[in-house]
Amino acid sequence: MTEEVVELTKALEMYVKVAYELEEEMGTATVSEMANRLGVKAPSVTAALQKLDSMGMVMYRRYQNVKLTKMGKSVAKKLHERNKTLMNFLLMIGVDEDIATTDACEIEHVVNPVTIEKLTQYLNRISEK
Amino acid sequence: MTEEVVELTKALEMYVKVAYELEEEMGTATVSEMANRLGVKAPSVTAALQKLDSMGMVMYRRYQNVKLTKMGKSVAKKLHERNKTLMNFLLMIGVDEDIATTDACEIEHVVNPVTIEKLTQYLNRISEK
DNA sequence: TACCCTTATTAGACTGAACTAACTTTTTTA
DNA sequence: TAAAAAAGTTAGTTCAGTCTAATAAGGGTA
Repeated sequence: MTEEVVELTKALEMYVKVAYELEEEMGTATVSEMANRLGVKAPSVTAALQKLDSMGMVMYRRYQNVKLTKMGKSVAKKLHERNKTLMNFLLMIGVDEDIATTDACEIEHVVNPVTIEKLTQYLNRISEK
Repeated sequence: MTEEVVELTKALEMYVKVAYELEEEMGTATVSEMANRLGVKAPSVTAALQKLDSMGMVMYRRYQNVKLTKMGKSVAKKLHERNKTLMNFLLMIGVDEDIATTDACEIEHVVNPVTIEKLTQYLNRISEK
């Protein structure tokens, strides 16, 4: 019973993240809205969803809306956690909102979880004082 | 007289960086040693060098060693600056050396220069106290 | 100096991620 | 409810970056 460890590329992580945001905001994620937010064309979304479905990250049937699986949700939540922590930090050191946003969105895909943990602890420490 | 602004991919930035390190350490960069350090095979290095030569980042002639151009050196130095700043910060918040190393090496390619500037200022501020 | 070994390059194939153009399905609306 | 519009998919191309296998160049040594 070994747990599947599925490694997503940065691009696929973005699709999962946006699908999650749309589910939260609108109840469901459509292909065109995902394309919109990601700045790609619809066929790229279709291809990504097919891949993510085969990986068990989303439930996807053609011409139908997308639903994240438990696994997909946990990936999205992890990304949001990281993003939040990074944003807190970047804004705290005086980075402008828009630069902080793009940087956090890049860094969240490459940073080690341990680093996020340490960063969280650090932020707690200095805010206590 | 518009200045050429050449955008390098993360992968190409890594080749420039390693070429620079080898020039510093050994006087010159060889294909095999670059391949070694980057964890890729020699043909990938050759391909990258051809591209970098055409972009004016290195002087490269087949079967001969590589020399960074002024532009290439400035890219490499910029990366090293960023790396140093990121390492300082990551170690300061208690991230292990090896994780800090890999994270800094990822982040240096995606982070906005302004963020690095702010981070530097922040580190100076807190070390003053 | 000719041969061998090491180093480097070329050729060709693959993968991931994007695109456009053409087609299909679904939804809207007249 | 049938036609038009919108949304989504498929097919095929491109590009970056990698690989392996085969070939070429250069340097050391018998």
